[in-house]
Amino acid sequence: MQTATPTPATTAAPIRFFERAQRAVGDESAATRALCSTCHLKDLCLPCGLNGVDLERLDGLKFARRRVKEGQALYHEGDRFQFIYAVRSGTFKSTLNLRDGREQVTGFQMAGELLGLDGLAAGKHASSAVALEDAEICAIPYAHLSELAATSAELQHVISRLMSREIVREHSLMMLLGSMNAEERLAAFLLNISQRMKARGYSASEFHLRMSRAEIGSYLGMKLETVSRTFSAFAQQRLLEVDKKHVRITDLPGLQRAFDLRVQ
Amino acid sequence: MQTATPTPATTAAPIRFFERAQRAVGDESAATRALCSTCHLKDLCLPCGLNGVDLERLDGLKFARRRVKEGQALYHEGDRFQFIYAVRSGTFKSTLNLRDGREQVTGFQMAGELLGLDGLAAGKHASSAVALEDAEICAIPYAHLSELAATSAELQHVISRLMSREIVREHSLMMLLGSMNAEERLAAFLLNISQRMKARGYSASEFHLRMSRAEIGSYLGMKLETVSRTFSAFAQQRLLEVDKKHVRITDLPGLQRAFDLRVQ
DNA sequence: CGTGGATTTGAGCGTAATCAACGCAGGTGG
DNA sequence: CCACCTGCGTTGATTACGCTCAAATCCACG
Repeated sequence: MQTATPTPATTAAPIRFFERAQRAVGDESAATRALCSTCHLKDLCLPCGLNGVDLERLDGLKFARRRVKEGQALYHEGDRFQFIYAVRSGTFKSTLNLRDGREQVTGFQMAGELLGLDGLAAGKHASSAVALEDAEICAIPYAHLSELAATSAELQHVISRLMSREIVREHSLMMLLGSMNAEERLAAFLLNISQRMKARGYSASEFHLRMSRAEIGSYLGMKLETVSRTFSAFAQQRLLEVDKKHVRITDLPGLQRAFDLRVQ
Repeated sequence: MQTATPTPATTAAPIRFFERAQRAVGDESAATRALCSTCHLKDLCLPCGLNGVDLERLDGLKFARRRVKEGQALYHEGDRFQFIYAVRSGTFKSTLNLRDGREQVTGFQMAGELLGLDGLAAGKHASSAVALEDAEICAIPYAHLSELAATSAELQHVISRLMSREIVREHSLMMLLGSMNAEERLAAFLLNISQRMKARGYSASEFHLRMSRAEIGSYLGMKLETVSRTFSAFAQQRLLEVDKKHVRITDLPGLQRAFDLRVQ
């Protein structure tokens, strides 16, 4: 399990050096010149809420697209903060390193979601981001983005809103970790994934989890065995069918009942 | 205990109506015309990192100071987002309401810290803020602040950094809730309070907690009895002396050892 | 085909939750 | 002034949920 071993196996993959080099010089050299206004994710991602002049202005943003292989890190805890990353495809996990070598997962990011906002605070990334499957991202130079934001109050507002959304998201996670039991946590997690899949045009009731039981457990504050057991319990209650990473929710209202015993 | 009863006893205090009225009209009418550049909190608060022209520009910001009595809410979950609040004196708690009437504490705010940033995401506050003692705040109209930010990249950057700091703060709290036991949690909490007291010119080793055992427990994801027991355990280990809300840390390194068993 | 990683399941245990009782301080009213 | 009440904190006894340790299975991959 990658979380126990101190080797950089999954967090850096075989081609770590190449990846680092790519990060350093590849930013301007991408063949694809990407435009936000024509991106199929524009309603989920950075441009969300913008239109007309402001959206066009966003096209002035120069950024590179980059592929990230499964297991590769987009950035590591402590790396200098330079880019905001937008996920184009694939799934990422954000993690903090614990002193004892274990990792704490602080979030999962899907297409259209932003990564790296935690780096603003201190100019260094406070967490690491690792691809859970082959992925593609846009690397947006923060300096450039904030220049652009200075010319558009709307864009500025959008960025602030996205950061605020992150704060709110973490609030609910705190609620989850602070006051829910294992079943409620996993139900909340699955319902959240379900919603996000739906928002991306995928089925809300049937999907592949990209993360391992251990990663789900770390995120939800429980051990992998408990995650597995809770999946089995849900299956036995006929709330869902589960086969490893494949999940089919068969009783959405039931799952919601399991969840909102507590939550507003 | 206020968290169990559905009555608005502590969260709204006897003069709730007055407070609401005050909030609606009192914003412009404050006698004190406050300036950030001369505020004794300028190194902790919004102006942190600004100087020269940018700091002067911040003085263009029109905002009201307001007193908030113990138990009064600055805003409630669901209230329209209009202001960012800066704590001038006193302590606040931020809370989410759970469906069953209980509350989840998501943070404690002291002098120089900002409140209300979670409201940007949806234009409505996602949490409530309640004074734990008589307090004074600056209510900064967000619309006005963002206007001003449009004229200064530096100010813009400061605001983003403050939001990012909030995200990072919540990351560590997630780590705490996700992977620490009762002793580690309380130790982390006390060390954090200690640091923040120190940064405000108070003693780092001796202070009054403004929050109840139940509120600490809610924040740390444990029951009030466990908080109490853990305090007693620390006292027995001669790490600190405790008498109700008064705490004196007698072995700071020892407390840190109790804490950083896990954390980086 | 063998190996290693991921998942599931079981058994026993430990930590923190629950339930309960008590002490103390502050406020209220007779 | 004292009896009473209420809120908060502490402590004890018991319980339960999730953790730990362990073993078996499944699957991908070399």
